[in-house]
Amino acid sequence: MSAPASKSPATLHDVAREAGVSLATASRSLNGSARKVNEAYRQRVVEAAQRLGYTTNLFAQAVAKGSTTTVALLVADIADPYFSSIAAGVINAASEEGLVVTIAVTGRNAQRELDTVRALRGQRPRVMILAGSRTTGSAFEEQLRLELSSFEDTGGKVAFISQDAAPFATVLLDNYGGARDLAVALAGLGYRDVAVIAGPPEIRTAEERLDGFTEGLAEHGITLPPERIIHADFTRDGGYRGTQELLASGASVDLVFAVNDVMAVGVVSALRDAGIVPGTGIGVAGYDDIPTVRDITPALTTVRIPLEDVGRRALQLATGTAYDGGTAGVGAGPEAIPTETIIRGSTPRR
Amino acid sequence: MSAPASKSPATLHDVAREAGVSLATASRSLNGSARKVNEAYRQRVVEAAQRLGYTTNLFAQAVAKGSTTTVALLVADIADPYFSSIAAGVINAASEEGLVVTIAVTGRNAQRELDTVRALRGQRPRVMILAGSRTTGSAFEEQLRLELSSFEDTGGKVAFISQDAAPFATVLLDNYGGARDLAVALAGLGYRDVAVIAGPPEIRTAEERLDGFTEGLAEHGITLPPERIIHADFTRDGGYRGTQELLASGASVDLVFAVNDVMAVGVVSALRDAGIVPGTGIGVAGYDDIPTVRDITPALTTVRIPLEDVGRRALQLATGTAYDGGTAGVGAGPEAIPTETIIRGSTPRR
DNA sequence: ACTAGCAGAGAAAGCGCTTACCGAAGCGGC
DNA sequence: GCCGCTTCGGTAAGCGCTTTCTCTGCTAGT
Repeated sequence: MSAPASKSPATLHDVAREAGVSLATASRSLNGSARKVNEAYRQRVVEAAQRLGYTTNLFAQAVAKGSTTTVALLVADIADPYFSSIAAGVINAASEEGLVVTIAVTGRNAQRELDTVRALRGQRPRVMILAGSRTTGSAFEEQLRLELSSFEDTGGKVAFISQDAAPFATVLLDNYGGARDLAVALAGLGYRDVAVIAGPPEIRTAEERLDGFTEGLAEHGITLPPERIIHADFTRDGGYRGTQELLASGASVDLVFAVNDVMAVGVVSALRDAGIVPGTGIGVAGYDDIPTVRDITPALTTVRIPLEDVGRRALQLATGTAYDGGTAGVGAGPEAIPTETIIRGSTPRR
Repeated sequence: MSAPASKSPATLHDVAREAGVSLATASRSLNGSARKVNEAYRQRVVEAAQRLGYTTNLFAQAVAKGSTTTVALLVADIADPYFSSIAAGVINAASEEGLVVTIAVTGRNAQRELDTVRALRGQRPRVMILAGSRTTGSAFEEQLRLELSSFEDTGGKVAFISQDAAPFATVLLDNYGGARDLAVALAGLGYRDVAVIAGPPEIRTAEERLDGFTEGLAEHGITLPPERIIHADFTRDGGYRGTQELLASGASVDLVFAVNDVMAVGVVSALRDAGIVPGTGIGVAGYDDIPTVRDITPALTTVRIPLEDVGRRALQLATGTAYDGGTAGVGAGPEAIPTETIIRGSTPRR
């Protein structure tokens, strides 16, 4: 029943004693300090550290140095492939730079998002990356901006993913353009009677896609009547229910565009459950190109985003390691990530 | 071009001054210290903190207290739905306890796993959770165990997910039993000529599933000849290629079991590309019940694991907050998470 | 009225690390 | 052969916080 008698981890002090050198020398030997250390000493310190199983206490190091090696990543839902792909990119890029990633989940709840940002500040992360933020129109928008500005004022960097959130750095996903291109391509395939399963109106990413799609249709003289726009939850079930609603309305459509793939999967499922074979009577398209959509039947037409790159890019933007040299000044950033329309079986030529 | 003159974040010192109290009082006012503080003072401190936008520096707190609020989670691949679901569970459970989660990705690389564990120790996490560890048979196994034991000796807790890794705490997934039950169910449906797309032999989870499945078949008098066991990568493409290999061998099978769903999706795809309609000529089954498999055609027969619960459970096991009261002693743990066989369209009765 | 006792604020000693700063050697130049 | 310079260990002062301990100022008991 007694707690296991646990010695505490070795400290730098222990290492110094073991190696028979001073604290300072030990410290200098272990982190590539600017000052040189006699190689023989260094060797001894390194060996002593090894023998003792010593690892630098990052916290202590952080307080001494006044700066950390932490990156904070906020996502709406880590189990959603959109976000987990982004996370993968961030984590990989971070580990290349010796940074450690802390992930928090906001569940698309603005209050929780704000709370989380506040809590995360306690970690004094170097960088804070927000994906799937609900900044728009929320009552919390202003507070969030203030919080983030204050974070930047105290030396942090913030990067947003997807939505332009000036004055903060942004990896801009061209949701508008991607959706417009998709609409143009689909119109080119002969689709005319279109419905959209849109996301919640306060998610900007969703709205941008809707707007872009509308614009693309308009270029082909197709109008999207308001009653053909159904707002639903940004989930598979949201797509499913939105589709049921659409079908119940009796509208006759030849194409359903869901503003993300997760919803589109729900659309396909709902159509099928209603006895409609997607891709024959009604075309279906999504957005994101998550892995699943290649594997469902019919494979889904969608817009590809290089999600992992996006995550990686966000980190680099914030740490100033952006790859394409050039104009990485303060206001760098909102240079959009290219997007690609992918036509698959779910939208055959009509 | 000049760096933005950034003031550093407010410190407790600033707050104390602003509130006109001592450092000690400020500290006590802000964290529910054991000692009481005059309510009027406390109020003043809290307000001052608010005014200054102060958040406790967790690092400094950690070094002063000698303990952190960090949980380290190692997964093989965060973009894999299996792991991202587990991660979601861990993160949610952690945030309920005020803990912060750091995620690292090992890419199923034993060397990298070891390095990562070492690096993560620098954070002095309270808990380290390993999912998809490649402990088995790897040359690094012993080193990893040593590293983890030493971590526990210095006050940390480690929890493994899935594979029993005594002496460490484990959320045991009954891979063996789940696969056996599945085999029994499938045999009951009339399948006889079975092939298995197995995982890499050094991943224990994969082997357990293979063994359990074999056992289940044996109970029905079905033997699984070695040449019907194809080892492949634990990915969709692994499943795809494994299936190609199987088909090329000319074996006549009526069922393919892939030891996880991600691979099973590849199996379905490969069969289809070979002109075989999965579920008619050949049945397909997977394991995990990731969301995707409900949505492909035919929907996949699989074994469900409550992945989010598993993650949550792992954290609770390690922090000692396990829910089912009872025997949460030191050696608690390897009480398996229940598993459920789910028969879907991919394995109709023959 | 006087002392015992306690509540609670503040001073100060760390926590494990980094990094000026100091001072002892070792070196070459004249 | 002496002096100034460089090189490089060590000493000690923090970093921002917690917590023990001291000490003041009450309340209360007789």
